[in-house]
Amino acid sequence: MEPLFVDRLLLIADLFQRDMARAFDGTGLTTARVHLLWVLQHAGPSTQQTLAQLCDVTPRNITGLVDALEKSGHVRRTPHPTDRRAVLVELTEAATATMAQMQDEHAQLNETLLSAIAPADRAAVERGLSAVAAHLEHLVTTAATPAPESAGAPSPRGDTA
Amino acid sequence: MEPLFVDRLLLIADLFQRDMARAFDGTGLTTARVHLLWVLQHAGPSTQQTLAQLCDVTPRNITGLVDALEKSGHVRRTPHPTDRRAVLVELTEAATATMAQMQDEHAQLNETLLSAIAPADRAAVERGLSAVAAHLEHLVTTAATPAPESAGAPSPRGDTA
DNA sequence: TATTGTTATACTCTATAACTATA
DNA sequence: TATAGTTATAGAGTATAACAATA
Repeated sequence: MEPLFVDRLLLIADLFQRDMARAFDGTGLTTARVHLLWVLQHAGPSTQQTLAQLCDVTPRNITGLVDALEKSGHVRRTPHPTDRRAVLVELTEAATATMAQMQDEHAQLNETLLSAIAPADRAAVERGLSAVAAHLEHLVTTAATPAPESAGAPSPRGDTA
Repeated sequence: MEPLFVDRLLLIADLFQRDMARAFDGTGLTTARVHLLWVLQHAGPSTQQTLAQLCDVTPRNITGLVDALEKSGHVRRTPHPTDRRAVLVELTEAATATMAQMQDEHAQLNETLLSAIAPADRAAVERGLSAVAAHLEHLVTTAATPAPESAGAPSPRGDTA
C-alpha cells in the first residue's frame, strides 16, 4: 500500500541527513560544524554569543565547535577590536573556498531534485511544501512550551541560502 | 526572494525533528529510543542482532538503548527459547499502549498536514515527493562508498507505518 | 570457528552551573 | 552588576575492538 504522506516526508528528511553525512565523510566535518561554517559564511566574522543565537545552541557548545574547527583549520579566533572580553570568529581562506564550493553543490542538488519532478507538478509541489512548512512551524512554535518566550529565532538549520 | 526548493525540504526536515523532540519531551524518551520501540512494535520480539540490523546501528549501540528502555520500563529482555547466547527484546504492556497511541498521533499528523495542502495540489505533491525521494535514495546509495557492499537495509527511520 | 551480547574506550553534540576577565 | 567566554561535569548517541559464553 501507499506510504503515508508524513512517512514520505520523514524518509526524505532521513535521506537528506544521510546524503549530507556522506558528503562530509572523510573531511573531518560534521553536520553541526558545517552548520556553523554556513552561518559564518552568511553572517561574516561574529562573536561566539552571536553564533550561539544564530545556531540556537548554548555558548558553551559554540566553544567546542569553534575549538574543533580551529584545530582543523576552518576558522580563526581574532580579538574583538573594541571589547576585550569577546573574540571574533572568522572563516579561513581555505574554508571560504570550501564553503563556496559547498554552496555550488547545494544549488546543483536543488536543480537535480527539481528536475526529478514533472514540470507540470512543480508549482503545486512548491505550494504544497510551503503550506506544510508553515503548518509545521505553527505546530512547533505553538505547542512548544507552556511558557513560549516567543524567541523568534530564524530557523536554525535549513534556512537562508 | 523565494527560498530554494532544497531549503524548503531541509526546513521541513528540521521542523519534523523538533516536533518529535517536543512530543517526547518529559517522557524520558528520545528519537533513537522511540525509533527502537517503533521497530519493535512492527517486528515483534527480536534479538539484539536483528534490532541492530533494522535500526542500522551497531549491536553495541542496541545494548545501550535496550539498557535505557529496560530501566524506564518500556522493554523487557527475555531468554531466547533455543539459543542461549541470544536474548529476545519485547515491548512491555505499557509501552505497547504508548506506541499504539503514538501511531494514532502519527496518523492524525498525516491528516493535518495533508489538509494544509490545497486538494487540487495533493496528487501532484505526492508524485513530486515520491520522485524526489527516489532520486535522493539513488544519490545516497550510489555514491555511498567506493565499496558499496549493497547492504539494502530498509531505510532506518521514516519507513514502514 | 562463528555468532551473541557485553565490557572497555573514545568521540561528538548537547546542556547546566560555576568561574574569570572584562564592561 | 551584567556580559563573553571558559572550565567542570553530565548525559545521549554513536563507533571500534577485545572478550565471554554459546553454537
